[in-house]
Amino acid sequence: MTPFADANPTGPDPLRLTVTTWNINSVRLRIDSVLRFLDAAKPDVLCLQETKCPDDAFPLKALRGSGYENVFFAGQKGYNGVAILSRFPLLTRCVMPFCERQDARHISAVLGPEAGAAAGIALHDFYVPAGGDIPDRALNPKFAHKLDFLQELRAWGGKRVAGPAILVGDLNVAPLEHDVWSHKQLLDVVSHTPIETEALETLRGEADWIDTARLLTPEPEKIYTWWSYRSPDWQAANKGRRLDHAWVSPDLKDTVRKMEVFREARGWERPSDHAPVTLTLEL
DNA sequence: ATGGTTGTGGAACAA
Repeated sequence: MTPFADANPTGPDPLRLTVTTWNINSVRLRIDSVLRFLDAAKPDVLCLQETKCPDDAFPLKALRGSGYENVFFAGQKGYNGVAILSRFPLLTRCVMPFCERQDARHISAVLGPEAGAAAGIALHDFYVPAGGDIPDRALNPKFAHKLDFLQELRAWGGKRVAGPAILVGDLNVAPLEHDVWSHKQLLDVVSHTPIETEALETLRGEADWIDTARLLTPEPEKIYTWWSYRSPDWQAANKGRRLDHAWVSPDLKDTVRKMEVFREARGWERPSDHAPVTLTLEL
C-alpha cells in the first residue's frame, strides 16, 4: 500500500450543518430581508419566529427558486407564528400546544435522509412569550403566562425522546449576567429577572441541553442578539440582550464549531429588532 | 410600573 492510499483515514469529509434562528417580526413585511439573508449566509436551515402570518398567507411563492423550498410553518393572525425553512427535506412536522392555547409558539421537524450525516436530527423552533412589562405573576397575566410556558417547557424537556436534537428560538430570556448590557439595571426588567433566568437555566440543565453560544464564548464576554427599536441609536448605545438561543442535545456537543450573531442585519433597512444567529455543527 | 419604536390592522394591543 502506498503512503497516500489512505490519505483520509476518517472517511468522507465531515458535513457542516448550519442552522439559523431569527425572530423576523413579520415574515411578510420582511420577506426580502429573509431572502437577502439566505443569499448572504446560506444556512442549511432557517428557523423563524414571530412570522405574524396565517398559514394561508405564508409567502411560499417568494421562496420559490431560493433553494429553501422545504418549509414547515405554523401561524396565526397578527401574533406569534413559527417556521422552519430548509435546504434538505423535512420530516415529521409537529406543533406542540402550550398553556392550553392555540398560540403558534413551537414547531419541529426531523432532517430527512438527504441531509446525510445530519439525517435524523430533530429541530425544535420555539417562541417563548415575552411576558409584558411588569415582572409580577399576580399583577401581570402575560408574565404568568411566560412562567407557565417555561414550566411546561421544563416538563417537556424531562420526557423528550432521546436522540440528536437542536433547540433554537427566541426564548425571551437573557439568562446570564453578561447576556445583557447592564446586569444590575436589568434585574427588575422582564427577560432578566432572577425568576426567569433561573427557570431557563434550570430547565436547560435538567434536560442536559448545551447552550452553544456560551460553550464557545464563555462569560464575561458580552453576547447580544436583540436591540430595542426604542433606542434612537441602537448601535452606539449597544444596550442589547441575548434573547435568541441555540441549544444542542449532549450527543451533539462535540460537533459544535461556531455560533455567530449576524449583527449586520439589525442595521438593514426596516430591520427586525432581533439579529439572525447561526449555529455551525461538524458531523 | 417612565418613555422611547415597530408591527398588525385600521383601535388597541403586543413586543
